[in-house]
Amino acid sequence: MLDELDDSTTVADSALARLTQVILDGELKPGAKVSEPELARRFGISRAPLREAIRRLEERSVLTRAPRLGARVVVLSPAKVEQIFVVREAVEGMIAREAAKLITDAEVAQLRESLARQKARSEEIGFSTFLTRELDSDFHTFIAQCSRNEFLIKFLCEDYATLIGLCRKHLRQVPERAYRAFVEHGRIVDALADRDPDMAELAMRRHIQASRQMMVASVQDPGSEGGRRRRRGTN
Amino acid sequence: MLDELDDSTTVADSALARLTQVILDGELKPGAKVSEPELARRFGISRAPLREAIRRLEERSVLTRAPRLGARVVVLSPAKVEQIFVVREAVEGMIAREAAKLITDAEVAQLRESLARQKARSEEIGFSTFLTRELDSDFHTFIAQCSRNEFLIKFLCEDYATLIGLCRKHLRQVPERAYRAFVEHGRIVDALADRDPDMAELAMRRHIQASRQMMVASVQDPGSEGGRRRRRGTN
DNA sequence: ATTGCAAAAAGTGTCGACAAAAAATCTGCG
DNA sequence: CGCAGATTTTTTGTCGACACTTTTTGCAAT
Repeated sequence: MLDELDDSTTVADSALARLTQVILDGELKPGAKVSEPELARRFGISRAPLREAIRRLEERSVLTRAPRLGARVVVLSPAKVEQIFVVREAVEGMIAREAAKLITDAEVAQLRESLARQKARSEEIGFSTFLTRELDSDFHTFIAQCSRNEFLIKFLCEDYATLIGLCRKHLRQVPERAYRAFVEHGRIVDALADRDPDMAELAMRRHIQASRQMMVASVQDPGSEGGRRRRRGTN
Repeated sequence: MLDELDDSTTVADSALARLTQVILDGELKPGAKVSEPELARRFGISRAPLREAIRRLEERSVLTRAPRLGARVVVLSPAKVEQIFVVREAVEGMIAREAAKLITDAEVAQLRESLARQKARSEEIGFSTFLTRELDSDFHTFIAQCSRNEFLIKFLCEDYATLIGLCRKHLRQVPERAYRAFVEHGRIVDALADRDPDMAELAMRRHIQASRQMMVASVQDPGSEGGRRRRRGTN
């Protein structure tokens, strides 16, 4: 659905989208070299627009580059994932605070409706980690929009979106966490409905802290996928 | 002094630095068109590395771009400046919190020493806005380093540094504010010395809130430079 | 004189090419 | 057989060129 050649969009812009997708899909794994000739051939474009896309992902901390050595996909050690969650806690906490000041009744209703749908669906088929994971991103994005702060929105939805997507791969969701996340989302919406900035920020921060702690636990107890079990991380 | 051809750095990297400086110096004013041919000629480089630098500043929200229309320096309306301060409050608050957990005795001593020097200097020549403005940036950067969080550091010292620099031009510093900022810095250092994360975050947030409110006031009461006096802000 | 349209100029987006550096390969020696 | 050095190959960084858009200029008609 994104394949159509839109004149209003540039090759460099679509290269950014495609490269982002390649990374999120795991085709380019963490630490892998981002070869300009190879990707240019693959995308059927020249290196100039590709390089612009690479520079942008570099600016987003998704790629790391050393002059003359090329770019590589960032390697998210457990320590780095924790640091990213700390940033999220700060920014999304403020997002919730600002949203509580400016959210409309209609938006509160939309959030409530979304939660209700999720609850109904979950009572049918159980709290699947897949469902929660999909909706979680929408939930956070929606609240960001409610903050009416273009810089907070840009940060969460553009700058950090890819990085957060990479972090999610480290999060081995367990069903219990899916249910807890649902409950926490409810608390956040309640605080927003009350137009209580302090409570909204606190609820959001606790929510993200809980995600982080779950992540830390899953790293220490590797199981299904992507478990690098070498080294325990001394720094 | 920056003209020497350093082999370890690329033309694109120095183009980023030079373009940043041009914008911060006000040679390219907010809203001004960023002409690729003109800047390329001025920097003595081709458009390719210049475009990479432009894309990076775009990613940092310093430039805004529309496809086929080119890039322009962001216009920081009072509303946008406030939004940026909100982001700063969130991120720097968390920086202070994390720094309080991890700061060393030596670093606390360095901060205290810096404040003492500033106090001594100010008792000689008074609290100049220039002195405070210069040291303020160092103060915040230093504490960011103490957070030991590379993403928080990168955010404040790279991503947002230029944008914050642009915001500073909107801040018409008054001597009273310079003194108050000094006092607030002292409170932050006290909290860091106590290893009190809650207090450190609170003190930092209050400090940035105070800066923001001073900015809002100076916008409503235009004096020397760049005073947009339309609208009082209804939200 | 002003408005509308057409032609020219300038600018952006993209490409291919080249030099220098880094990586890979091959070779010779211990 | 392994390792160090030299050579080839690949890749990065940069440049100039071209097509297509946008903008500006010029001209004519109402």
